[in-house]
Amino acid sequence: MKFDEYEKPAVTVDTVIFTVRNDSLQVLLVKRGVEPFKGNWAIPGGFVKLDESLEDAAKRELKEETGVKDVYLEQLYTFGEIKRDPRGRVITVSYLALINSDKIVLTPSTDVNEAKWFNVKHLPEFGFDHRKILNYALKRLKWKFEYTPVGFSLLPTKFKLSELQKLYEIVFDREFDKRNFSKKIHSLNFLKEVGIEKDVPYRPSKLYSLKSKVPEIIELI
Amino acid sequence: MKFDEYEKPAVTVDTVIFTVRNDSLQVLLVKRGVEPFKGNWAIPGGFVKLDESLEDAAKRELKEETGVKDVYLEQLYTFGEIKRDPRGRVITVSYLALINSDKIVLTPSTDVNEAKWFNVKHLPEFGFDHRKILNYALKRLKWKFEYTPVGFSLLPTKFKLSELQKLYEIVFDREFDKRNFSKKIHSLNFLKEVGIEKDVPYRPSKLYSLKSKVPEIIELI
DNA sequence: ACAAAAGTGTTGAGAGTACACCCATGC
DNA sequence: GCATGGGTGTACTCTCAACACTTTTGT
Repeated sequence: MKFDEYEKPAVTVDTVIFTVRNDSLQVLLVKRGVEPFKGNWAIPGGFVKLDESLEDAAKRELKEETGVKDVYLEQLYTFGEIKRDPRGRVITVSYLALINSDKIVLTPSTDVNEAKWFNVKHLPEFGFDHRKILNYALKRLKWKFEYTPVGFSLLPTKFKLSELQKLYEIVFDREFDKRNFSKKIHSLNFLKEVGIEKDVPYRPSKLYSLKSKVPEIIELI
Repeated sequence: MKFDEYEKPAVTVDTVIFTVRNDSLQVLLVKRGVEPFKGNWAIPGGFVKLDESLEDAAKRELKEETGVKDVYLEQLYTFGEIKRDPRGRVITVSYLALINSDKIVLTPSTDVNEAKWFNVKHLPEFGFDHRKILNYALKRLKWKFEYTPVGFSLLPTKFKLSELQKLYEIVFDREFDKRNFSKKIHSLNFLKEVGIEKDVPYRPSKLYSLKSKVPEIIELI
């Protein structure tokens, strides 16, 4: 087959954007302004331009939706069933993003471009195969939290152990024993003490930050 | 952006096909008959047709190259850098396939379509980013062997424990202790005895096959 | 003194690893 | 009886899970 004569599918990048706010794991969805599935909530995404890589496309979307750059971003899976989009043949490369809620500057919603954070425990109905994509993203998220230090990208640079533990409890939706958690984290030896909490009506906590050299795969939980 | 006006990248599916033969882990490569990289060895693949899913495209290629269907097949990663293919913008969805060497019927090589098995320890030079794809596939392969029962797809339905162990030793390129290996496999409790070896000049081995219900994720090594 | 959260140690169970000898068969 | 691979148990170490009390601070 000649390269230029080949009839091509459309390619989109959809990014499942997670954050942790208000003691819950949340995901950013946008309201569709056009058919199909007009009015339904969907995972934000768009077509890949010819002059940008897949990752750049994901970053561009992310910047447009949340005003945030320099976030954790990783490719998930590529969905390519024939009839997944009623408009025609569309292949979607999905991405996972983690953004620290302190840094979010959501651009104000307009009628055609409404974006909203949803608690992953209370998700709306989706069009396309977005439910499948989201489930996949959730599975990967948990895996990443369990085996790698990605979780730290959702915390400020200086944090307390109890904040880290809380984060893990939210993501895994269960409680951990404070002593065991502390032991585990310290044994991994990638935190450094960087100060102490001030002006709190209880015993001040030590503050930690991540050492610069941390292995990518480690067993965390 | 209107759906039909959008200028689209080309999409290919490349499949890294592994087997174990002659006590080594091998991968199937094809010799490129056209520029660019004419004469170089490459991972087999081709353009995705509009009326086939990504997985179907991978299966079609696999059938064409090896004459085998019903193999283990899984998506790996999608490579989408702008300049990865000198012909133009090409996005490649990579797949991993495992095929039992007993079932291979390689179609005879012609001058334009030469295919050959390479020991993964002695790979040739590649064009494109195929080295990167292969490294990714190797990493995933090991992960899969460690945490899931995929390995069994490379064995006949009835096999000896020592054959299973040998397979693992080849994939991980190290030896395992026979007693510990046996203990581990039996403790997982997904093998059933299905007979006994005949006519061998040594103590006959028990033959096993996989139980029908086996969890997808289990720690094997 | 009280409220709030921080910090810390021990014990038992289970899994992984290291290691060596006897067994069943065909020739 | 010999050559070949098959089959099996024990002891040590390490990690994980369960569990409760004292400390430090601000008010």
